[in-house]
Amino acid sequence: MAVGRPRSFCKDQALDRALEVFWRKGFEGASICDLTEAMGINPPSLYSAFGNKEQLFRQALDRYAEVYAKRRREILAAPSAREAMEGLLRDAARSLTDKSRPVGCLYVQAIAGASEHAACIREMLKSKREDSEREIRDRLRRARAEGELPKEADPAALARYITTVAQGMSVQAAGGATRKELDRVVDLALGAWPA
Amino acid sequence: MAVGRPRSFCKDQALDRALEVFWRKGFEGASICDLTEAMGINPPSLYSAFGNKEQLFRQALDRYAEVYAKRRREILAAPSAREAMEGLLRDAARSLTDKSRPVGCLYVQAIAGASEHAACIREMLKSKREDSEREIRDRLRRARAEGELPKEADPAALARYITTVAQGMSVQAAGGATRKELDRVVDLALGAWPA
DNA sequence: CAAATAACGTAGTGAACGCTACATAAGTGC
DNA sequence: GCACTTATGTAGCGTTCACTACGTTATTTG
Repeated sequence: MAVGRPRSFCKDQALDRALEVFWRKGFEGASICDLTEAMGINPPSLYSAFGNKEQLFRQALDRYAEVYAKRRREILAAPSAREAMEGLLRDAARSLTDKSRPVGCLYVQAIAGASEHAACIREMLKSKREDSEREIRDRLRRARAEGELPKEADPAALARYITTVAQGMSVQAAGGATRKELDRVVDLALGAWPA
Repeated sequence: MAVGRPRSFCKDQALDRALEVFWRKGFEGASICDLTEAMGINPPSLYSAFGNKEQLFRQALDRYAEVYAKRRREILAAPSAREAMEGLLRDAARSLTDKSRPVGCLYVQAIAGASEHAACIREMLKSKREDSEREIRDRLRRARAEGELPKEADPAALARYITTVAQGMSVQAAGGATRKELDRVVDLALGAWPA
């Protein structure tokens, strides 16, 4: 065991609590006081375990991304791209309105005040949104190569379209849209599908 | 003329400057110092002319909404609903990426940290987004009544879909998407149209 | 020219922010 | 047991926040 006084809280659990606060209030909207209270620790413990507020956010974001990316990959593994895209949007309609968690997508909601002072936070979020769009694009490229999509289909544009709809759904969810309403949006969004 | 020392700045122009700051930085991200600097006045002048930060934001938002609603109504007056919807999204692709103004839509971008402390700001923005969605819905209801849209079309869902795409486009624009890229999204989004 | 009125610039206010110094407590290694 | 290491709680650091008290200046009214 490591030398010195042992940590009296579970780091993973504390990070989950911090994630929830950032998700609900955004980066700048979440104060250290909000965070320490939710995490059940005092400021020095937070700083010694996670560095500072920005580094804590980055770790919480990575944790969120890990969970989110895992589910995305499972859905993208569907036999057809059409099913994969519908799966992504249906899952978004469900998870964005899940009452047991903050509404909306962290990637969109956390863009808090986002003054120049938080520019690197915006960059982190943008990078995560791009990761997601890239994976969708790759799946669509494969579908075109396999003949599911016509040769003239544009995987990059289609991926951007799906991503755009999902991001819009996050704004809608934050504004109070229900899962049923978002599912109707998904119906219409998929009506545009080339196949 | 009113008695007393006359105001040494143009209130409308100062409000425009404040709007630009809020648009770029969000409500909480815009400090009074940022605002007074951009407006070319000192804090006491701001408070005496506009009340406080929240009231200033409300007035700036109303000004933005006025301009935005006027253009929306012009576009919705197009002969067909199909043309109106395409017009809305094409105009969004253009204005969201207009380099002479902050990127994105104020209704989406200004949702600053949005802690409970700024709840009424969120409500203001949500209300404006709903105004827009309602007008689109009304136009689509008319189109259905006039026979342009089939009887089984759902104007409320279609309006929500168009709004969702536009809001997603705002997130995309804030992340650096170009007008051309957004126009490709519009192409795909309109492929879903019932007619 | 007063008196009244209202905006002005200076220079702050108290509160909340992110963050940390410091003494103490709780473990390990010898 | 004793030195060493690391986490903890208290208490407070300097900075920035939204906002304002106050004396001054510019204008209208009579």
